[in-house]
Amino acid sequence: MEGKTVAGRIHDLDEGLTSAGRKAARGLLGNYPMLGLAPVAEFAAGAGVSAATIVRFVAQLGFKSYPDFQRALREELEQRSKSPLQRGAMLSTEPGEAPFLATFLAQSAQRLEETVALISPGEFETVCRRLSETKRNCYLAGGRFTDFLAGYLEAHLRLVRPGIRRLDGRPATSADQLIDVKPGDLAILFDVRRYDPAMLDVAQTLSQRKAHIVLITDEWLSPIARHARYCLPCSTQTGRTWDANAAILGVVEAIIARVTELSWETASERIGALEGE
Amino acid sequence: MEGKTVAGRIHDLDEGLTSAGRKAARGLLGNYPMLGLAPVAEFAAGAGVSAATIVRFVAQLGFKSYPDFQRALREELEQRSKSPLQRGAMLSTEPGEAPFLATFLAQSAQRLEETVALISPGEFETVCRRLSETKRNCYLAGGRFTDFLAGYLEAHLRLVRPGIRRLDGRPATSADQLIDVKPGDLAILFDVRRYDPAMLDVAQTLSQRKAHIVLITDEWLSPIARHARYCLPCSTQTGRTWDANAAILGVVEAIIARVTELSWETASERIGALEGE
DNA sequence: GGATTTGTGGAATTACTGTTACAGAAGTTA
DNA sequence: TAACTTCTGTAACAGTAATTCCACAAATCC
Repeated sequence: MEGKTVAGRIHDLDEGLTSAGRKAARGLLGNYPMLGLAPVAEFAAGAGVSAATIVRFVAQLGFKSYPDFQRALREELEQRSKSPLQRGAMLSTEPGEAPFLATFLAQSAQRLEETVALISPGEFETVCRRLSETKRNCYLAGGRFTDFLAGYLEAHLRLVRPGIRRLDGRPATSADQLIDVKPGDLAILFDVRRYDPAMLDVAQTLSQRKAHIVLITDEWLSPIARHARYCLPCSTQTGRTWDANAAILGVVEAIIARVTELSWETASERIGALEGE
Repeated sequence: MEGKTVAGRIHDLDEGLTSAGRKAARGLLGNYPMLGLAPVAEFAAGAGVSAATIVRFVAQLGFKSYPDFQRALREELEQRSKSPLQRGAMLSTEPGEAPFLATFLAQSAQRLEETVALISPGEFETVCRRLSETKRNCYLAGGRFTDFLAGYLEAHLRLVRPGIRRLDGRPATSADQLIDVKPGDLAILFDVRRYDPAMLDVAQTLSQRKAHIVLITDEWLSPIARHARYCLPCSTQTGRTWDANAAILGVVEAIIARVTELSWETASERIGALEGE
């Protein structure tokens, strides 16, 4: 009873908590453990519940009073300051069972790390540099489940630079969207397993028009790879019904971050102007 | 005056302190900042002086009351706990040829792992169970940068179960989309920082209609949390221009995977039928 | 060495915080 | 839908902590 951290106790209760109790728990875990060191009223306000609920919450945690609970937090903090453990260490769950979410997210994290090995740093950097040159237009397209990624990337790139075009919808084959493509233009295509034939058509057309294709795909590589100048493969395999695209989003966000950095001069103005609205 | 840390202020005073004042200072710096978070009496005992001296000491430091002093300590602590991420973000930008992608993806992976601590396993399971009950309708909506997450979730849930409705676009306030909402219906809302006022309106309307709101948000919790029955906070902070949503997608994919599992009986048929086409 | 100023701790006071009781709302079950 | 149970917030209450006051001690200055 005494050896457990407060965060550990919260995880133990888990289902035993009521709706408002969870809000309290979330608030505390959200900025741990500072909120718990504040007076009850402040804790309550920060968690969006009443003071009474906070008191009941700490009682459920097994403390006989709120000051008692705070003492535990302080001692815990003292403990930690002696060894350079991080915030995460205090919050980590016990290895007792294998909760679905924890397992799944751990696998997601692993895929992220595998992806590091799959992508050449130089190639990534080159793609980002190309993206921050605003002379050329840049076209984006995705397939059935990856179209959202194209949309996400588009939304951000639009804020950073001009000349972004999105190829929309199913009849992507329709060549009228590609009619303005000039040699040397950039095209970012997303294609993952159950590779989309329509996407391959688009790639072929782009290739004919001498566009430079950036392919973002899974570890088995879409057939588009043959036409791609740059290729960024991501780890997606899950062994379940659906493959997972979180690692791809990670790479997309890395691209956004890097391109924003590289073209900060112009980007900062655009962002200011567009966000201000 | 406001920007300085408490430790810094002590150092500034230094000579100006009286004999007993020094004891207080030494005590506090001895196990900083925990002793300052304790009640005055405890601080006094720990430093070997009287309570009155402690009060005078914090007054000399420039605080107008002891609680005020404690607030400063808490904020300082909060500041410090957030800095490692930001420091990491800053470091990676410095050396020209540093492995930007590797650093960024490692941070993404870390956010994924932090998210595990933020979400209660029981709550996650409950949400998934509710989603696999097909009696109720389920509504989805997202804000500016999170709408694509709603779309991604929608696309998969549609394959798994009927009764999925997406609230689209900007004028989401338009109540006609919500007119059919019945008490007990489920609504999954995405809202991250730069919280969307329109989304809050939607949440309020849904709340009035007794819908059960599942909120997927960042670690600072959208104001919608007040109306939400279930809340799944994700780690998104990057210290850069844009926050990162890969962890949110990770959670979304976990939901998809779990719901698919739970309702495999009916889901497998639907997937077969719809995918075959 | 006595008078004066300054620092300190103990006790009274005050303000505020944590606690509890109660009433209303929400959820659950028949 | 209605009765019952559980939960939650409001508000009054009680307890404790912070603050102030005062007497005493220490150091400093005539």
